[in-house]
Amino acid sequence: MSASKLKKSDVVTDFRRGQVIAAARERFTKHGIAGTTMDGIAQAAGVAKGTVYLYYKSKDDIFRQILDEDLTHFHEETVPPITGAGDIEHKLRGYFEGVLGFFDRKKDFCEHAIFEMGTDVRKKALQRFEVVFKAQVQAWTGLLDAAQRDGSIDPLDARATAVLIVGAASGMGKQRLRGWVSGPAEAAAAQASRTLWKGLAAR
Amino acid sequence: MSASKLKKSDVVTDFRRGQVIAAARERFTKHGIAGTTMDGIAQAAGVAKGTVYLYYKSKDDIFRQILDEDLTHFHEETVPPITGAGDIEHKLRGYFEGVLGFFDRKKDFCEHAIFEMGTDVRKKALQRFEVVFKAQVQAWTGLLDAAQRDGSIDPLDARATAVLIVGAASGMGKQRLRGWVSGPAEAAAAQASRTLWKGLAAR
Amino acid sequence: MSASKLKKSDVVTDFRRGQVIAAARERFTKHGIAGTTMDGIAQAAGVAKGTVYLYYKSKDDIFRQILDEDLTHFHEETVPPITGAGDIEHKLRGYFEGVLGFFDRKKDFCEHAIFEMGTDVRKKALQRFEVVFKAQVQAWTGLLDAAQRDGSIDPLDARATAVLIVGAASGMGKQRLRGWVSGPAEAAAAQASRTLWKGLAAR
Amino acid sequence: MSASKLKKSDVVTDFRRGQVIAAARERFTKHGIAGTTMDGIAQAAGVAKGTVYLYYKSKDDIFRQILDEDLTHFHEETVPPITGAGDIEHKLRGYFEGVLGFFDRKKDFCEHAIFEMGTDVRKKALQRFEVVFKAQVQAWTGLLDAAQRDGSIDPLDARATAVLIVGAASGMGKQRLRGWVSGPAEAAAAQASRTLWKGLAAR
DNA sequence: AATGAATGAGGATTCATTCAT
DNA sequence: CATGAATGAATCCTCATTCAT
Repeated sequence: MSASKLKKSDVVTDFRRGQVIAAARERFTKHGIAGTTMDGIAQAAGVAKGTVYLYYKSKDDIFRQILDEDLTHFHEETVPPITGAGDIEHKLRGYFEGVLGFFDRKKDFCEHAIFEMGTDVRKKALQRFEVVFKAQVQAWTGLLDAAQRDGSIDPLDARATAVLIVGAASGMGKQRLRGWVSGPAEAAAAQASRTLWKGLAAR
Repeated sequence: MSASKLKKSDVVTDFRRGQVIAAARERFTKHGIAGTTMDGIAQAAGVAKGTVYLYYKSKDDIFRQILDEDLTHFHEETVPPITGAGDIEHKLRGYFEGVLGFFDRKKDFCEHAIFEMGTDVRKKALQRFEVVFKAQVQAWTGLLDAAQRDGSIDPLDARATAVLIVGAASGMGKQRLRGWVSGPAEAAAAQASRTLWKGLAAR
Repeated sequence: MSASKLKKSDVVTDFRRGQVIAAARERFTKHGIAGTTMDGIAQAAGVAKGTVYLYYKSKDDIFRQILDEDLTHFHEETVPPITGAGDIEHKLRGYFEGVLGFFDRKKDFCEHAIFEMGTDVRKKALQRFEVVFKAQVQAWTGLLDAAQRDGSIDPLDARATAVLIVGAASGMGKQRLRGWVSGPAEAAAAQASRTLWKGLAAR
Repeated sequence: MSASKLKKSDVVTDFRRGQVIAAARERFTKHGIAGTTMDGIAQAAGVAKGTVYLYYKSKDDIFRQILDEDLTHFHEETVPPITGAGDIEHKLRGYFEGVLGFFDRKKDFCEHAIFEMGTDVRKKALQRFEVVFKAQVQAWTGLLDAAQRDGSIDPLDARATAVLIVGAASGMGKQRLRGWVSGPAEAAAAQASRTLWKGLAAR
């Protein structure tokens, strides 16, 4: 009984939190962070302003929550393709698909994230971003080092090349989310990874 | 004589405007746009709040001025290397140096630019960014098409590849300005352009 | 039931709006429009500054509201006495009572109204005043014309005389509201209308 | 020599003061008092802002100066016609011509005067206005009392009637300066004084 | 005497957060 | 739990006044 009751309230809680997060994500994306008001979030969520505060203790809290979710997804979708099984050519492709796909889906929320907010929150957020990007660079660096050793790619500066790959993926992703480039993410990923692979592969 | 008098007040005006812009750039970069106050700018510039308004009529005005300056520089430093004389390998290198050098110098001001401000100002700013990026993509597309025709590079989707190159440059630039990567821009540019050129060149 | 709930919040809203208007009227009257601050209004209303903005969206908005109310009253209290039933002598008296009574009650708020505020708002306000005064002049002109035709008054320039009557009433009202003249409005109205009637009536 | 020098600088001083006053009068009339800035006055006067402060020590000071001038004129043009020689009918006419003529010439400056400015300045200004109006009322009251005694007018409340006359004149003047009524001041004065005289005169 | 750049106090408005119902 | 009215700190901007040249 009490278990089912608890469960019921948990369900409500999850539902409300989801409502708020979804509404906030929409507003942040559409109006920027500074441009989003708690009134706006509450309205978009279809609840009263006070209700929002029942589930999140501040605007920053909501923001951090979204950032967390997205960064976790970003990490999950982009690092495993590098460290998983397969040859580099496929990994390159999988990685590009992960990155471009992520940006296609998340639109620009994450970007807003980085550059607004008070210095303190921002520092935290940037650190989290840094972690993910560095994980990607790290993964690529290890992979390229190994590949160099086994002769499957030409000699190169592994870390610098890792930065190139990660930069290319995020740079292309950014162009896509701004709508400056269109077309399926898969094709873009295929083209990019093909060119890069040719640039890396031992002749 | 009268010319020199005129010049004197012009010099003062230029000096003040420079003071304010420099201070504003610093604050915008350090605290984000929303987080920067006119008081803060004035203080950083070492003048009274009212003085700032003698030279710029609003916070937005200051912001637009910086954006304008930086975008103009960005354009000048990144498009000519592509359209100028020389073979693609050198152009790749010149381009990467232009982009990475720009980000190294400007730090992240421009980036803030894109994601804050009221929807309207932001739209304008994004359009200006779009122009520069599209000019870069266009220039690369034209170049790659010509190179394909004369057989100096392998067949490829010129536009998609242009997006890759532009994305790689800006993606790497971003990592650098966040301080996630260090080392001289020249070395990074050299490595990136070498790999890309190998990926493009006809065998 | 639900009606009563609705009514409750409406009652609160009306109460607050009334509080604010009353406070604003007092401050405007005491300090002039430019001299009145939102802080002052809030304080006089016994609420926080932000609360004022919950009910009126700007200082101008408050001002317009008061102006509207007062002009509506002024119109209602001064035009019907002219156009209603009765002979001219009584109408004169009723009219003077309406005008003088209005000024006695409203004190000088309306007057402030006309001469402050930005040129634009002011133009609007003056137009509204004009409407009321012209309605009064119009009503008197019609009445005097008819009276001339039926011989109850001597021949005269009906419009010029209407301007005299309206001017006399408002001019007297102004002296009263400044406190330069005291005594009951009725007596003043009686005296003025008697003299004017004697000046108009056919011998 | 020194006398001529002094005179010369006096001439300059008078000229400058006149320039400033004229410019200020124009701005006050066009934009209201609160809406007029020292920058605006200086610009309209064709001098630098600092120069204005050489001749008047504050905005209030300028304002008071204009008010003084106008009130002095108003007094001179409206009280002597009452106290001078002649019969009441002519005095009525002279008085109305004085008042209406004044308003026609000064347009609405004086009116602005009364209702803006800080409480203190305003109190002073209102007191000065009061003096003039009361002088007019006083003069009329005396005149009407005398006339009652010599039987040239019917018995009446002299003071109340004086208020009527003064109110009528200023009320008509106001309508004229707002542009709600047009036509020569003389005709309006003639009509008004004729009607009032008929209302007053012994039969 | 004339200038106009510099100042900073002052005021309107916004919005995150709280709390009584 | 939910509400939304109330709060007031924070911020942009204006403009009267001063003062060095």
